[in-house]
Amino acid sequence: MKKEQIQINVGNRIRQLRESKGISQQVLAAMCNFEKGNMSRIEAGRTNPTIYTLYKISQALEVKISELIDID
Amino acid sequence: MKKEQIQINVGNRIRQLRESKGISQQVLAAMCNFEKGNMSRIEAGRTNPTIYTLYKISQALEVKISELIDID
DNA sequence: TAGTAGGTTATCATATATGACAACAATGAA
DNA sequence: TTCATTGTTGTCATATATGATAACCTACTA
Repeated sequence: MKKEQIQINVGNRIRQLRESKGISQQVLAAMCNFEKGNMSRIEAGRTNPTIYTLYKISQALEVKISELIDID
Repeated sequence: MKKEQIQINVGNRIRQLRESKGISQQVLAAMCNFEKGNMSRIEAGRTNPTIYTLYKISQALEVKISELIDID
């Protein structure tokens, strides 16, 4: 799978989980200590996040990191 | 959990899976298209890998990405 | 001994993730 | 309309991941 596809899959999964919790990018980003613009980029799959960034997001969403990346 | 601890956990998990397959860092790195020194850094937890780097390693190890990061 | 394999570590250049900021668009409410 | 909210996008500086190279160490083997 291409790098871009990985990023898009992860971004979509984060968006799905965020929306299921009914919170905005703004709020989720703040919980992770960064700005909404950066969260938008991650959800759009326009960046290749590090494991620690995904960890922070998973903590904010109250899920395991592995739930953000259920891809083969 | 601190960033460093995440990195160490992931590194340990990669090492465990690599050794269970009986291959060297050299070989695993080559399968991922990079050098053994870089794999050593990752296994030692001295870097904060991106999701795509973990994806390449997971493919080489024939496991899902989520198996590399079974941490809360 | 010398040579090989496996692993570690330092260093370098380059690419890019991170984080902040601002401008913008779309939506909905007052 | 005006205003606030939400999300997108571009840009910037800084930090750091990536990938390559080389030196080094240990253990093993010829």
